[in-house]
Amino acid sequence: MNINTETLFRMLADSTRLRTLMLLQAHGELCVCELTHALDLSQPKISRHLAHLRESTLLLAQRNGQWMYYRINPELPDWAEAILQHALAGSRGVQPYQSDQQALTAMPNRPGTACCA
Amino acid sequence: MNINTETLFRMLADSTRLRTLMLLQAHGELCVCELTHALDLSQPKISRHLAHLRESTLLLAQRNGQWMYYRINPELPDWAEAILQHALAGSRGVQPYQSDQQALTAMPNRPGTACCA
DNA sequence: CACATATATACGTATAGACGTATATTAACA
DNA sequence: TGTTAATATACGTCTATACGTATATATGTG
Repeated sequence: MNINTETLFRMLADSTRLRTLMLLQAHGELCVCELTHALDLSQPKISRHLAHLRESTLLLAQRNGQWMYYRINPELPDWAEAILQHALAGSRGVQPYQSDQQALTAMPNRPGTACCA
Repeated sequence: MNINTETLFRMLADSTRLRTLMLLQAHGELCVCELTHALDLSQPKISRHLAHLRESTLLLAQRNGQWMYYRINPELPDWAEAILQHALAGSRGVQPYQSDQQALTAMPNRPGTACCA
């Protein structure tokens, strides 16, 4: 992976993308509907930002049935991974990042969650 | 200091500001004319970006005679300092950051440099 | 004081990019 | 095959912000 600093920071400069990345950093892998619910934003808006993040190589996408799962590219250079982790540290306990996490875990009928025993 | 992640990343998202910060990170303290020379950009452009960086609390300014010296705010939160350091790591050996450093050290008549023995 | 140098700001313009809305695509399933 | 759910994209618009150019401010020096 050869993302550069300028591209990384342009991606992180938008609040929708930053919130998305913080959720993915904390939860590993999420589908579009989970992000839409947690961030309480329109689906096209989320999808467009996810497309940008994919094109910048920050995110990887994988289809699973009807859902598209996104995750942070595990092959980012060390300095980029470190920046994402420190960003998570800087947003811990801060709004709206904190309530985003809560909204995600409070989401009913999350796909991938076993719905029946 | 209570800069937030969104402000930090908006500041880092512009290439002039990022190049400026990388030079300051490597050299500690520089005046406007040194930055103008190293980055080879117009003086008003540099000054405007320095004003933004000052207003975001990322930089501190100090007048010394006819020169204004800028430096990275030493009271930034740990996560923000860490992000700046990893950004420097990510730009090491990469253009234009590498040649910026060379242009700075090659600058003749840098103020503060002893001109006479 | 006059003048030069260093730096900051003001102002109008141009543009990247975010947005809402509509629609296309893809998969699951009856 | 028709229908629904999940996701992606297209298109026109709007806004934040970067820019060039001109000018203001501050400092040093003769």
